[in-house]
Amino acid sequence: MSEHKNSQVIRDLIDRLSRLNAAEDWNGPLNPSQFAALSYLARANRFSRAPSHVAEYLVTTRGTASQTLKALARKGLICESRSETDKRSIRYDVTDLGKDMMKAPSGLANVIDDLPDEIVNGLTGSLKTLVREILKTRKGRSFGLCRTCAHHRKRGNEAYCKLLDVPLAPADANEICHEHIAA
Amino acid sequence: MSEHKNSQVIRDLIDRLSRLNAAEDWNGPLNPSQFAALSYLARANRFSRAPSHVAEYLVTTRGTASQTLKALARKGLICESRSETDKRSIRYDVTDLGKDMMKAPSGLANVIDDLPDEIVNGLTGSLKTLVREILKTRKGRSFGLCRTCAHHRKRGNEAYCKLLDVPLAPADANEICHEHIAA
DNA sequence: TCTTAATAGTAGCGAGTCGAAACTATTGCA
DNA sequence: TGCAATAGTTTCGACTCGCTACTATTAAGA
Repeated sequence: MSEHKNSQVIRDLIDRLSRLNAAEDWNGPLNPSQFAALSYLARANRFSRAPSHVAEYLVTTRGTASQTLKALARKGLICESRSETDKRSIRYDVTDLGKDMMKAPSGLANVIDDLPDEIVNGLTGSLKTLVREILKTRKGRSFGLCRTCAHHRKRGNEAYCKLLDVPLAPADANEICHEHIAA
Repeated sequence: MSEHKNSQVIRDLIDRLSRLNAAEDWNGPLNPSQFAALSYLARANRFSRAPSHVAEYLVTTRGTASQTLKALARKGLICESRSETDKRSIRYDVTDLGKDMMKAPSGLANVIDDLPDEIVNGLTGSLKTLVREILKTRKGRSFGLCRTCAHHRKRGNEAYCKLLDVPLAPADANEICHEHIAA
């Protein structure tokens, strides 16, 4: 019998796994936070690519996120585009160079790909549950895919968002939205 | 159907989970790395508490680990004790104050404790597999419990380590060892 | 034995993250 | 019109990070 609680073991495994994963990033041109921010921007729809959204997704402050995004822009991986309706807002778009950066191989991904589907599905489900429950206690946003959102509507062939009251391009619906509410 | 690979989803969930977990640490007197180092020292046996062991466990360099340990020592959470047989070596012991620090509640631990045993066991197994496989490709040490090691022997009531050729106290056997090899 | 290589730990560098607080510029509301 | 809320930035100090260079000690080989 182990004298350590299961929760302590799992907490430790997650930390160890993310450190092993992060150690790979350090070898490249991006540090782990920059990589995570770029990865988010590459998967977020046009309503969800502002510094404040990145900050909430990465569980950090707007100040820190701002610096990380400036660093990515300096490296030419993202470019800012200002809004016309709200002059305070900024939206960052991933450049072609930035998209290439996402194709880098990952040791963790390779290991996961070799796992049986059954294990992968179970793991995905468990991790999603953990994230969902923690977000619930923190009152954090879920950042799910647009098309799985309660505000997502079909109007004939066209999809639109009931919350923002705008038509959605097919690409939008398959991306992360900061306004996402589980259907 | 999702256009994102499972491996990408899991990688993202692990990163998000560790960020949510780390965000809690920042509110306390210790940052995530310091907490991780202290947690390791509190669970490692007397053969495994040197700076170089902490460095390998945390997947970082000796230089970085050295600084983190100095910070913990400055705060009175660990204290160094030099070896007599090898004057180069240092072993850090966790003080009572440091042990108290480990009792802090954790949001992630609370969520895990509420999960059904079945899910928890599956998750633990999957995460262990991922860590093991990644360590295999990196040729990293497993840092398992002493008593589950191939070098662990029973001699009557007494346990001893075949590799280091020393008798083991009951406490040693239930702690993490850097020399651990799966039995 | 003497020399050389390996090992253990540290110090300093530059880049960057981290939270926190102070700040500017807009926008929304009453 | 005024005032609060919002979006983003800047600066600060503490710290992590890889890296390189360094000291001290121990081990191995000629």
